[in-house]
Amino acid sequence: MPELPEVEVVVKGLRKALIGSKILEFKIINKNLRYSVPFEMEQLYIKKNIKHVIRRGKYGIILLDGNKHIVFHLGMTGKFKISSLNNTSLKHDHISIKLNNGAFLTYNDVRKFGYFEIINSPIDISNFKKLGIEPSFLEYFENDLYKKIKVKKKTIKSILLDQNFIAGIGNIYASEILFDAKIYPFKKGNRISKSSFKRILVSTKKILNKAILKGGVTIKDYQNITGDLGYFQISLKVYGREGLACLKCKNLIIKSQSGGRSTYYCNICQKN
DNA sequence: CGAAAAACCTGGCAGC
DNA sequence: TGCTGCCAGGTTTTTC
Repeated sequence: MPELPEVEVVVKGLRKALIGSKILEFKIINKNLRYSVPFEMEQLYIKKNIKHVIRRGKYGIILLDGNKHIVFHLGMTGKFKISSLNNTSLKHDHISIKLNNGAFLTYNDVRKFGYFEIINSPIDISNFKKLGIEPSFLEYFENDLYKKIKVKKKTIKSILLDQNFIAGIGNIYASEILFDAKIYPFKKGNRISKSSFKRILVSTKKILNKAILKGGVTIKDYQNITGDLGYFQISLKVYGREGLACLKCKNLIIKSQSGGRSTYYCNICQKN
């Protein structure tokens, strides 16, 4: 589900709701997420103050007093809810955190691809999970990244999905970025020209920033922190528009399937 | 070795 | 109404 913009929106929501409050109870309702939720979490975070919430790639980190912090990944369907009631009986609620301001923070995840883990200070954020460059810093790494891409035989689409290359791009925005940059998604990395590559980096920043400003994309499962479903729906230009007219040239948008993943593109506009 | 496909899990929806 | 098969925004593991 959530790519960088959606995680950023969630993290901003968590900052508003959590910073300055204290954890009174950390309850694991169901530990069976992608990885087993560490049982120590139930004791570890009691009476800790929440100092900050940060994002790296598609990961969120809740920073607490002391040197033990919370890492989360939303997988495909993970979401947080803030409520004044301890309504943890809802289906697919897996973790419930009681705060000293009377609120409950609940983690809900239908498909259970998300997970939680403990991280110790000091946190090396630039090497966190060996993730690639944050999109907001791309311009400083253009030459580095171009050197790397020049030896890759993978398609540019799958390179963009590689979290250790650039962090945070997922399947929706990969299609959107390549449409914006006018790049054929199945072009191999080693055949991308320098000027094409520059356009990809510019489009990456542009598309992701725009998505953050609009509050992220909502197709089915994504919810922001307040639980409002998709009240800011960003407009997608190619993703999900199979058979519809390209917004630039009226040619029909193509959907291509491989490895259980869809790629949408215009074969007139995306020839570079 | 790198690249492609399968696996993890659940729900929604189209088609019969 | 009910069953089957396919699809879904992520990432790791397995296979080629």
